[in-house]
Amino acid sequence: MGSMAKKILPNPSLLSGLPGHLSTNLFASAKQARIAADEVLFLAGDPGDGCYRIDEGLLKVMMVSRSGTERILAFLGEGAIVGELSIIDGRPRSASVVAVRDATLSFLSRAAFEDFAKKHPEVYQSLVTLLAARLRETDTVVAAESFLPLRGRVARTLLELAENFGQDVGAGRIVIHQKIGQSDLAAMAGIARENVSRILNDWKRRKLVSRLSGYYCLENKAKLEHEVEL
Amino acid sequence: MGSMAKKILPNPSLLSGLPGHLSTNLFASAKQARIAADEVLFLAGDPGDGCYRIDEGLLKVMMVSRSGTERILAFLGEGAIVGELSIIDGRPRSASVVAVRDATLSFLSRAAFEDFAKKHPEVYQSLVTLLAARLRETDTVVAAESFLPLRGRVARTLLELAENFGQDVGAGRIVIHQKIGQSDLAAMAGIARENVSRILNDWKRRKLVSRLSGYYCLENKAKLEHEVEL
DNA sequence: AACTTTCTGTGATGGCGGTCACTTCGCCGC
DNA sequence: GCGGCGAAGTGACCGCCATCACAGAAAGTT
Repeated sequence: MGSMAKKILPNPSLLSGLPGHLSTNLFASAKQARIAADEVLFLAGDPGDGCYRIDEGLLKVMMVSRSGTERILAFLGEGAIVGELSIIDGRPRSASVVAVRDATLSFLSRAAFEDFAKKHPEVYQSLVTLLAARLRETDTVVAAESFLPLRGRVARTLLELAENFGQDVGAGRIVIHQKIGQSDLAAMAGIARENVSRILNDWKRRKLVSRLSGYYCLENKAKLEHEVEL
Repeated sequence: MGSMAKKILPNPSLLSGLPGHLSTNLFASAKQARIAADEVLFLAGDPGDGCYRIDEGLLKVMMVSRSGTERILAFLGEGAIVGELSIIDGRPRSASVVAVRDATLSFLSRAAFEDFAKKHPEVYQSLVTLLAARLRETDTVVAAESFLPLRGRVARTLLELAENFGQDVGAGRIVIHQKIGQSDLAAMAGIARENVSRILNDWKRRKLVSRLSGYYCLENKAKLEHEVEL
């Protein structure tokens, strides 16, 4: 059992972890793997033979167009599971995963999973919950994509990051405790980086967000949420 | 067991049905419900207390912006399950569902599902498969959204419809056997109806698609697929 | 501290695609 | 067959946002 489990696992629904005991049992026999920042864990289209649990570090899930532009689907931190789809249906990776910071992972092969699942059918229930959460999230992304103007999408992106990596520092201020640049935000929102810059500056002036030693900070969550509504 | 089961259940992965025996057992005790064309089954945000299997008819799953524009996420026909998310996590409906044609449904309450699932944990496995398929599909939609120009998105939409409702009529021609209008296509692709019109006409000239007594027909699947690649 | 590299800010420009305003077509009911 | 009505075509316009092109700021690097 991990000796230094973080006290605050922020929003497990989006980090998409499994309930503690299950996770530890499932991954008991898993092989450890390390991956350095900027290295590729796998690419969309690769054959998928297993999934990973992130023990430490930060990964990003993304799709890359043939013209090279990248779209970030999610950042996943400690406790999250990545690559589940391939252990379920055995089909190729649906997205690419790259390490943002050095990370250590536990690899679980499809076979090992199926073994375990035979003995402990409860895992399926957890998996179902995990997938349901991801599906809901993805659906709202599609909705945002079709309905929201630029500022709305950026606001949504910030709020999502806050859910996952936010840490409240009093007076409703939330710091996003990951090194996220504007190009990351742009790739998450699916818009051009330059516009992220303009929008963010506007919001800085209006005291909706700020920057604290390299980290973005939501000064006024309510007003940001308001930007999402139309 | 349904006495008139269709011989060809087109692509179960997207219609997202359950394996036959399971489905029939699960829904054995389900209440039948009817819904007329254009009636609403439920709206996004409604509390969700169960799911439905479509026994007959056609529904569309969609999201509506406050400005009224609608985005169609999927058409679901016979055999498909709709509303699964709410039986899993009990949260409100993530999208709205409306009948396109008169339909008959089997309603399965959350409680009934959980009962059944306790005795037959295998359902979870099926559910997992179903959700995985939906997730993959949604992911490709996000990708299409971010990377493809208009024509690409329309092509994708047509191909998806062909997967679900297509019926091959020789020489690689595929007829989409549902009354789908261009505004439906537009709402599926997330673009303006006028552009669907322009694009479709262009393709008619170039013999990629045609219209057969009100139904769209893919004359040349390969070329359409080519339109999707950049 | 100088240098380099990578991020961030901002204006100018252009194009894709949405919106508006019609026309034309096809289909149903009488 | 003839009005009527919704769906489909088409042109003109126009705005949002991507792109290009730099200038400035930070953040590493030796």
